[in-house]
Amino acid sequence: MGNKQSKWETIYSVVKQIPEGKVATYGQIATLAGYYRQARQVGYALHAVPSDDIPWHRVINAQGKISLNLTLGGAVQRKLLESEGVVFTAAGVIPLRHYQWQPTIDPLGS
DNA sequence: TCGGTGACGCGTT
DNA sequence: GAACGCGCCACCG
Repeated sequence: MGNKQSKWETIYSVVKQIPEGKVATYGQIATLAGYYRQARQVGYALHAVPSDDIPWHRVINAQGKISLNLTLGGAVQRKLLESEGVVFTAAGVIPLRHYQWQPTIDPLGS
């Protein structure tokens, strides 16, 4: 065993931790998984998601937009997010200020 | 074995 | 605030 997929499993593990109604960026996942500056691999890993247990739709780019083309599955991703309570702006952008997942602990504990 | 491509991000201009 | 270029690594032909 010890195949290269172990690397992707780490990425999947982080994605699974994204709570419902929240989103995370590719770079954020890469950093949390210990692969800073490897956001591309995160995208590629999600492209080959082997299980439905992985909330791949909660991962978007740093611009707060869906990277996938609407003809590929971006429409599906958007629908999944909307069903979780995520609201898109008129420009089709998700306000990360409000919906980005913050694994770090609240400094104010509010 | 080598080169090009890709669900991206960040710094600089 | 937007656009351009470079970096980083795995997969395909």
